[in-house]
Amino acid sequence: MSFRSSLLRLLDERGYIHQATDAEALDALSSREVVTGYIGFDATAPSLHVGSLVQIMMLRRMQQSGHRPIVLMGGGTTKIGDPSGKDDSRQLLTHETIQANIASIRKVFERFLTFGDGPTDAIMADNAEWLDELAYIDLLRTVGPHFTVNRMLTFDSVKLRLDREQPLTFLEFNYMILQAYDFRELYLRHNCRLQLGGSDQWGNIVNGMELTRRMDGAELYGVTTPLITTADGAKMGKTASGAVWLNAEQLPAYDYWQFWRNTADADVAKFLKLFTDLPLEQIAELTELEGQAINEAKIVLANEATAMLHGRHAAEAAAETARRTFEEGATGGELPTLQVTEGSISIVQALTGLGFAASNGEAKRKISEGAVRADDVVISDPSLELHVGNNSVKISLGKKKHGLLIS
RNA sequence: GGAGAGGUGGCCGAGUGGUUAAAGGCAGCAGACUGUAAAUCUGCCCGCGCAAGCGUACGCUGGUUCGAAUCCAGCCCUCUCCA
Repeated sequence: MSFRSSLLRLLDERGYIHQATDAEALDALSSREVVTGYIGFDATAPSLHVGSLVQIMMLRRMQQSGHRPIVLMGGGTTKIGDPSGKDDSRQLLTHETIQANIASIRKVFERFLTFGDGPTDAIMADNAEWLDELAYIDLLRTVGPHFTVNRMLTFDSVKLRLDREQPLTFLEFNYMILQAYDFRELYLRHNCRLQLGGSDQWGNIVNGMELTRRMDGAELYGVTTPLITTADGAKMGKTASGAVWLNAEQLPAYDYWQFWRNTADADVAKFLKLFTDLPLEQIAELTELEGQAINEAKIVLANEATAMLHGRHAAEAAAETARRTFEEGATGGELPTLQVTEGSISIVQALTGLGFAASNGEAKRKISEGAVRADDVVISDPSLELHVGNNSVKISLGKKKHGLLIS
């Protein structure tokens, strides 16, 4: 399908579109006027992780093609908990925690979007603004008649729980209704006509469209992204050290850079299109590289993705550290460090102190497996004491984890 | 309210008195091979300890027993069917 609007063309050629409702009408609308579109984000943690990055990038693409993105923070819905994918009901968070999370998450969005009052400036909304003050009876009367339980029961998020004979509370059952309500509310408040989201949000998006059509007779649109999996089928977003958080406080820029550097060959082209602003021609050139040469493309990917989130300076520092660490076997400034005060430290303490091992036992096991090196010399004695003087000592676990002991 | 089934390590799931720190799978970590890739093979995978060993752990609290994840009692929670 070829689109006339720059918005849909951009989304299409870069691989963001999985499904769309009435793409033709949306195409026409967005070539004629500035479209406001939104994506909802959960506020369960102080940071989003790479799993949300496709969504964030879509909002960026909207802005790039002259439209207005809304970041909808789920300050209200997070109080309920999204039942999809989760086996168990989530622990309920307090209002204060949720608001603190939102403030923290906002910092990341400011790297990707321009906020302000202009026609295509992004805005951040919080559904607590309207959900918090809803009166229950009113809600039931206005929204309730437009949902049938029959249909709600067919939703994957609900069905999965029921099929596995796991509990789904009534609280959680309401999540989809409130999510639908959000779309309508944003339409009324901001003339928001488009909702984007992951493919698992399709049902919720359609619910919101239908609710608004029934109640207000307005035509809204939805577009979902494909579920971004790595080439081996796993959900993206895990590294050695856990989730790939976007906030620098949860994951340093160097680790973020490493995450992209370790992309599988088969994913490089896809990721360059989705997660960088590089022109498609340049991406095509990069991904023509084969064999070992494709590592060049991975470095570009890591540089661009890191620069977008943490700034060009941080990306260059990470790249330089990586180059010196991996290509020269030397050390670079961005490696994790551990301050040694006593002049010496046991190898086991060094490993746990750097976060490379979760316990002394694990550290010893890794030593006996021959995975641990100090200044590139394999350590076999778990009781070794390392003396740290004026020169720092490089500690390595495996090929990828490197850290410095400094005095 | 009644009847039945069930709650095991990050997840799934075996185990119905000692040989069980608990099979198997997934996820994860490491080694070999490579290109900081994938695939494959191998090892590891509760904590402390050099070790012998110790401490924790099978929903919670008690009990029976030399000995319990396993038996008994009470409680909490979940599912299914019935009302």
